Amino acid sequence: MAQVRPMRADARRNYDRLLKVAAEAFAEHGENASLDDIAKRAGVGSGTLYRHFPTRQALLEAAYVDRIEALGTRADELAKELPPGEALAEWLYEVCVGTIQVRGMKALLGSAVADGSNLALTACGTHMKGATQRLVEAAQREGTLRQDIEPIEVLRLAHGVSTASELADGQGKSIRRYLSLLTNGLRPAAGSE
Amino acid sequence: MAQVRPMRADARRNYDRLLKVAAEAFAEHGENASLDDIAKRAGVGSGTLYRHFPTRQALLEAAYVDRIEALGTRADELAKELPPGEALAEWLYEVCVGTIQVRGMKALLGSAVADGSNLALTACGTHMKGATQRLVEAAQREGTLRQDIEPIEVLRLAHGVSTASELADGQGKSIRRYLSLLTNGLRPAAGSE
DNA sequence: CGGTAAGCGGGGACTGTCTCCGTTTAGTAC
DNA sequence: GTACTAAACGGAGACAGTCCCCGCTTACCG
Repeated sequence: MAQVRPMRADARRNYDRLLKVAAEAFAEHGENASLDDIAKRAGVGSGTLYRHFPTRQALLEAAYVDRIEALGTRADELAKELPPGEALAEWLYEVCVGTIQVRGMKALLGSAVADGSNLALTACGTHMKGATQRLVEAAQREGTLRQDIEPIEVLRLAHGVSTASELADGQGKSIRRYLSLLTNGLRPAAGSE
Repeated sequence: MAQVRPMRADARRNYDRLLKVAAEAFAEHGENASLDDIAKRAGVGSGTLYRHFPTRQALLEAAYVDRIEALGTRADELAKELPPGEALAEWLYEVCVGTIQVRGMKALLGSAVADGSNLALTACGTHMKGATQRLVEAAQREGTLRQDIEPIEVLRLAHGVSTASELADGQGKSIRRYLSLLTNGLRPAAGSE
């Protein structure tokens, strides 16, 4: 999995600086932060940026992949601490908070769960889907979550909740409220319309 | 409300052409269609476009205001034909379909319900909010919709459903399904978490 | 028909994306 | 240390989009 030949020292240095600067820039200005500007702030030419990260998506993903991994870990922590239904609810809450508070994460998580996205199969998508699957299946076994729903659909709906919440106040104040409406609707109730 | 002095004939002509072309362009290429390109296709200079519509938002709104009005009318039709809860559900369905199928409407409806948006107070926002309010209040009186929710929140949540649905397949195939989960969660049930 | 204000439109400044290729340099072999 | 080479750099420049400015045109009124 490691490079056949390890990266040259200067390349590694630039790569890391770019990642650091990019994470800041995306968090501050959103997914459309100027790439040339990121290159400039990292003290490299734009050529260097585009060589390491051929697309905006690639940079976005690389910049936040550690955060995504942290969410994966967090899912397992919650699974140990809480009963399945609550663990899922709390985890989704944390996902939504991340989505809204870190401008730039929204686009990343969005395309990670989008059908047919090229990102759906890469690290971020895999982590998120794996974590969701564990929590969702546990909750379904427990019987607090309806059976007829796929893990990825839960993730998409949570993304929808983030969107609604963002419209409401720009911060995440209404996430809890909207998310509880969603989990309400996801209970294995009688009516399925 | 009419202009103090009616528009000059050529101005009127250009205005109308721009609107027509813009509606097509936004529907085809989404909200980020090139404005200079719209001007070109309408056979006018870009100066003319920017004079009539100072911002992208302004053009977007003008291009789709009639569609929005149609949704307002539709709300009242449904209110006559169906019991309040079902009328609301069906109307939201039609709103979501419009949001997804007409690329460009999503941005418009989104900023119409966004908190603090400059569009929130203009024609589109007013129409949408008025229609929602009538349906929501009727459903609440009927008792099929929980009391502790604002009309605009319903609209924002529906926008969230559109987003989720868009992630799922790009078309609107999952709208009905996701929307029914939402209405499930919006019933005046016992649990409120 | 002539005067004039309303309206036109495209040139151009600016910002951002992304590529190409001549130049620099880290790592290696001796 | 020195010399070599492939890897990496970086910024100039082509392109696309936004938006303004201002000299020119024309619809309308008397």
